[in-house]
Amino acid sequence: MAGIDDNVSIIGDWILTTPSPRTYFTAMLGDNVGSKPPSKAPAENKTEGFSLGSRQTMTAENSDNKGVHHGGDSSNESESMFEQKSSSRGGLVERMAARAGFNAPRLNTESIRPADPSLNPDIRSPYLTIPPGLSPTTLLESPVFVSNSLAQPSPTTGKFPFIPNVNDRSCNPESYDKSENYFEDINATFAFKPAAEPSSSFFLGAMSKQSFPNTEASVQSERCHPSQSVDPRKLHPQSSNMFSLQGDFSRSSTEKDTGSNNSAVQRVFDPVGGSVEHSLSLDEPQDEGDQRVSGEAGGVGGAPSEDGYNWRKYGQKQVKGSEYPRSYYKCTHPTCQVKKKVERSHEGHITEIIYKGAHNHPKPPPNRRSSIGSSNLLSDMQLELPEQTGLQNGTDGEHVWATAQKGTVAAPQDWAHDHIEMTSSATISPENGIGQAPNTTHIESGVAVDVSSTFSNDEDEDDRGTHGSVSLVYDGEGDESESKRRKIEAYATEMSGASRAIREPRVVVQTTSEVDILDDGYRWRKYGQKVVKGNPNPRSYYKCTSVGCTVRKHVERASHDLKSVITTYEGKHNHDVPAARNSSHVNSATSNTATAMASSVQTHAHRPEPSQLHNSMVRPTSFGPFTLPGRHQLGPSPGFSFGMNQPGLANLAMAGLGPGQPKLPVLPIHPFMAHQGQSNEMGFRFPKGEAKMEPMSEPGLDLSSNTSVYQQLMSRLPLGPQM
DNA sequence: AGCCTTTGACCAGCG
DNA sequence: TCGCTGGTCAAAGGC
Repeated sequence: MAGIDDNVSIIGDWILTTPSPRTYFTAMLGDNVGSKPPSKAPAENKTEGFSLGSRQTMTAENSDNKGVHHGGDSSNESESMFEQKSSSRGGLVERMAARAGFNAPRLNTESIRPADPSLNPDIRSPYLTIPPGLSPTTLLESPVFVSNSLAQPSPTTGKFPFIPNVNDRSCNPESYDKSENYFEDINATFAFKPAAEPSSSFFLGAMSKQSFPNTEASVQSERCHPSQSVDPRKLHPQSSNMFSLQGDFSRSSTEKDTGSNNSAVQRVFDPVGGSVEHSLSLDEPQDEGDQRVSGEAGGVGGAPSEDGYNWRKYGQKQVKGSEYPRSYYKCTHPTCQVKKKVERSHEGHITEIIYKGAHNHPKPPPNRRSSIGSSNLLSDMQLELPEQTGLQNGTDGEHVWATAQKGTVAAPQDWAHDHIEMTSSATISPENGIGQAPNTTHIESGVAVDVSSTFSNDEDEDDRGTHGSVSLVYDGEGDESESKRRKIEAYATEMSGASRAIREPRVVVQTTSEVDILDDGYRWRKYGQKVVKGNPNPRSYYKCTSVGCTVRKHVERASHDLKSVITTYEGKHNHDVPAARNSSHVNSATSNTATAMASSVQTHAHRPEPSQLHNSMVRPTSFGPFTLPGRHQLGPSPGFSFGMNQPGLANLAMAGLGPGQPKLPVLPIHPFMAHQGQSNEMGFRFPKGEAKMEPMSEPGLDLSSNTSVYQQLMSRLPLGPQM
C-alpha cells in the first residue's frame, strides 16, 4: 500500500463534483441568486448527477453542463445543479413557501437547489438503506453517495466538497466560524447545520485533513488550488492495487484520470467498507459513467445487481408518505430470500434502499450479474475483495452481501467474513443468521444538513416536520426498532437550497451497555433529559466537555429492547480523546484490542477546529500507509469522530494491510462491526439525513469502542463526494 | 429462450 | 368490520 502520504494527495476530490458549500452559502445569502436562470430541460435533469447519489453522477452532470470541475466557479456548478432541479421540479419556491411558510424568494432557493429533484424536504429526503452486509465498494457505489451528492457538501453528509470553491471557503476562516453555531441551540439539540454554510465544506476539509494529516498538502492543494491535479497513481503506485476495488469510482477515475491533467485522486471512503481511491478528473466530469451506473442505470440502489447480487423486481408501488415509488426486489438466487426495497426519484435517483434478509449464497460471478448494476466495476471489485471469502461461507448461514457496488450498500454479511479479514475488505457485514443477534449493537449514522437551520433552529430531532421553516429534521431513530430488519438508510439528502435540510452526520450506536457508551473516551456533561416521542424511556443528553467541541450525544434505552442502549452522536467532533480519559477508557471499557489500539491512535473523530485541523493534518497517523482513505478525508466523518482513533483503523494495521496489499484498502471495520457479521440481518439505514447501521452485535461486544464504531460508520458513510 | 420490468390485483396487518 | 397501507403475486411485455 502506498504510504499515507501518497494517499493523502488523493483526498480531496470528492467534492469536485459537488457544489461547494460556498455555493450553497452564497445562494443562501442571495449571492448569485438568480444569477443564472434555470434553464435546463427536464430531460437533462433526469440524467443529472444526483442520480443515485453517486457523486460521480453529479460530477458528470456538472462537468457536462457547467464544466465546473475545471476549477471554475463552484457556484456555477451548484447553480447549474440547482437550476436543473428547479427546472425539473419547478415551483419549488412556491411549494416551499406553502409548506414551510418561509419566503422562498428571499433565499432564492432555486438557485441553490441541488440537482436532486426532491428539493423539498417535506416531500421527502432521499435516504439510502443499506443492507445488512455492506461492502466498501458497495458503499462507494451505494446510494449513500447519492445521498451525499444530494446532500449538502458536508463531511458528515458524505459530500465532501473538495470543490475548488469549497476550497475557497474552506480556506476562509470565516466560513469556518460560521459552522460554529452548529449545535448551539440545545433545543435544537441535534440541530442541523445550514447546508449553505461554507463551514460545512470547511469542516469537510478539516476533517479530511485531520483525519489524514498526511494529506494535508494535498488537501490544501485541492481546495485552494483546484487546478492542481494529483495523479493518484503517481502518488500511490501501490494504491492502485489497494483500491482496485474502486468500482465505479475507480473505473471512472481510472478512465478519466488517464486523460486528464487535472485529475486528482479521489479517495472515497466507503461508509461501510472503507475507502476507495480514485482519481477525479477536474476537467472531465468524473464519472458520468459512474453516475449513470449508480444512478439511473440502476444505480446503486436502483440497480439491484450493483451490490453484486442479482435482483428481480417483483413489484413497485407508490407508498404513502413517499414522493417516489418504491420498487421491490428479490434476490434471484433460488434459495435466497433476500429482498430489498428501493425508492428512487423520478429522475432515477435512489432515495432509499432497504435490504431485508441476508444472502445465503456467494455473490454470483460477475458475468452473471445483472447487466444494470453489475458493471465491470463490480466484477473487478469483487475479484479483489476479500469479502469473497465470506461468500464461501454463505452456506453456513452467514450471509455475504459483500457487494462491491458503487454507491450501493454492500450486503452486511460480508462483515462477518470480513471480520476476519476485515482489514482487507472493509465490509461491514453482519448478519449471519437471522436471530443470532442476542445483543444488538445499533449504529446509526446519518448525515444531514439542515439548510433551514439558518432560518430556524427550533427543530427537535424528534420532529420531522418543518416547523414552518424550511428545515427538515429527520428522525432516523424511530424506525430502528425493527430488530428483524436491520437496515442502514443512507439518507441521500437532496439539498434544495433553503428548503433542504441535510442533517449532520449522526451516528447511532445501540449497545447493551450504557456504560460503554458513556465511557467512550470523551468527557461528557449531561445537560438534559427528557422523554421523547415514541420511547417511554427518558433520553439523556450529553455534551462534550471539551472547549469548543459541540459534539453531543443522547442516550436512551431502546424502546423495543430495554436491554439496548441507543446512543446518538451528533455534532462536530474537534479534538482528540482526552488522554487521561483514553487510557482509562481503554482500561475500563474494553478489553478490546481494537479499542486499545484506537486509544493509541488518538486521532479524534471530532471535527477539528481550524487550527487543530492544521495540526492534525500534519500529524502523521499511526495508521501509516492506511491513511484512511476513506471517509475521513471525504467527509462525512468530519462531523464525527471517526476515525483516526478508530479501532478499526487499528485493525487495519493489524490486519496487516500494508503496502502492496492487494486487497481493498478498505477502512477496517471495527471489531464490533465484525461481530456484526454474526448477526442475522443487519441493515444500515440512513434515514433522511442520516445513516443508520443496526448491525447485530454479539454479546460481549466491546462497546467501549462505540464511539469508534459510530465514527467508523460515519466515516464510512458515503462521503459526499458527490455533488 | 431466459431474464427482467411493468403493472394491476390480491393479500395481510393494523388502527 | 372497514379502510388504509405496505408487500407480494403474476400476467404481459420488453430486451
